Amino acid sequence: MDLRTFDVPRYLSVLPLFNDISREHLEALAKGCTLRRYANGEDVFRVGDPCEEFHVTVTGQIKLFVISPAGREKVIQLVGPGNSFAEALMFTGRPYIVNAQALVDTLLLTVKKTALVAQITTDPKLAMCMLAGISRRLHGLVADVESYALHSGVQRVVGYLLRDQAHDKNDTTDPITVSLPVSKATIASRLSLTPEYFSRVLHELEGAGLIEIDRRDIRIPDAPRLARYPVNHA
Amino acid sequence: MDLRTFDVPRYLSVLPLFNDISREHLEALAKGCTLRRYANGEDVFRVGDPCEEFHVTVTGQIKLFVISPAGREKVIQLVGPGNSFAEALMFTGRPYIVNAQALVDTLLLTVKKTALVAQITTDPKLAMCMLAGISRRLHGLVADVESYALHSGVQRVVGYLLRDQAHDKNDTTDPITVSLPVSKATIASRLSLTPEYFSRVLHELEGAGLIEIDRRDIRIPDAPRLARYPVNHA
DNA sequence: GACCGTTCTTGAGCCAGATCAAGATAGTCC
DNA sequence: GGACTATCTTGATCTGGCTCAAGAACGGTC
Repeated sequence: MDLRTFDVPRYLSVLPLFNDISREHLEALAKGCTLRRYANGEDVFRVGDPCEEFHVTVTGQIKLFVISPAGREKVIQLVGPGNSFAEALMFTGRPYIVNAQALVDTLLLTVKKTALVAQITTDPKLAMCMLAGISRRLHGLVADVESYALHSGVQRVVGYLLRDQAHDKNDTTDPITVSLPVSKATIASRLSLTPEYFSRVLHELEGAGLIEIDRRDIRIPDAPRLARYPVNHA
Repeated sequence: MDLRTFDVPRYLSVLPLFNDISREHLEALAKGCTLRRYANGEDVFRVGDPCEEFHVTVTGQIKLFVISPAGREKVIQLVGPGNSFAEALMFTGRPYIVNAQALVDTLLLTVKKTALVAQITTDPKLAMCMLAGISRRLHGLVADVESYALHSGVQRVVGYLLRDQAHDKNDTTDPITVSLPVSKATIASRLSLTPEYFSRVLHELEGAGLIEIDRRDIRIPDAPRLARYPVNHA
């Protein structure tokens, strides 16, 4: 991807966050954006850094995480292509409260706070978009809290594997394949499990004939049956 | 409190959420507000109800919680006087994803979505206030996730008891008293502990001379020492 | 004061999931 | 191919916090 010819306004327009914003406003917003490549393992920001912008993952994967005093790491969120992060924190006016690191070579679009605020004051629709976007994020965190508190490890793993599947009752039973975007240890941390236990759970599911594991590809022959499994074992 | 003479715009103006909004806008907003008393135990809303407003606890206590398929309850948040809830959910345009219930006799100020959206479109400052408010909420949830994942039960209890204390190093060692706003079982759920274990932790802290328990009043003779305790036992 | 429902405490046992410690597997680089 | 490193798996053991079950300490209410 050539950073010089990248059409920022067009890219912004396809983001869920900005899907109802006029080309005109997006072009103004694009003037406050920068595009930058981060190498595998490179930090985007650390806890305590001042927060004057938010970010969109264009390609690659970003890991948001915290470190306990004891040095243990907890992954709060994994941010893949087309998703943004740190919008909420930007609006609090405080320094970053999580760390962000590229897990692979990653292209980030960074939007300056000043540019965004300027546009918000001239376009109420943009304000509504940002409110909706941050609210969706908050919704996701509530779901996480609920999941940690009320679901077992097995249930959280199954939930993760099926997170993109619409759970209609008339769901097709066509086999699907989920590709883990990052290492199993990272996903385990995202789910608040140890890597060892995550591995055990996956192999327990494989033993029950519910999934087939091939490196980072998980084949799910019958998603509804997998979804039912933890219920029978609650 | 007389519901007829309650000065809604004045009340709104002292909320953190609206502290920078002109009297004029608040008076317009107040037209979309209703004030209502909820009896102890009464539901404000349930999961799945359509969400067309958000709420401010004027007096009393509101419990936000979810119920697992197995019937177990998890308290997501306790909302006391001067704090709002469900703003974020309102902006997603989806039905409620948590339940809200009054834990004591409670007075709620309810703000209609249509009224708020109308004001946001005429006052960008209000949009910024709402963004900041929701972002603070999200910040709190991130702290919760961090806490559940990285802190032990004892650490979460200590953190709860000291949550209002500024943790300066030159903190006074004056004794402070924390009054639990609701039953111990409810607070235990908020901290993702069982009531039994929460009780044990409190009495362990008492045994160590760090707190004194008198019904729902917890006396803390030396807050910094209490804050240090879990570290020595990590 | 005696009764009763609620909240809280205490005891004993148990288990999901963590920890510690080896191995196994698979890239990758020479 | 062989050596290295990172990732993943597997086994054995341990424990923080949960469960189940029983009391104790409140308020209320009559």
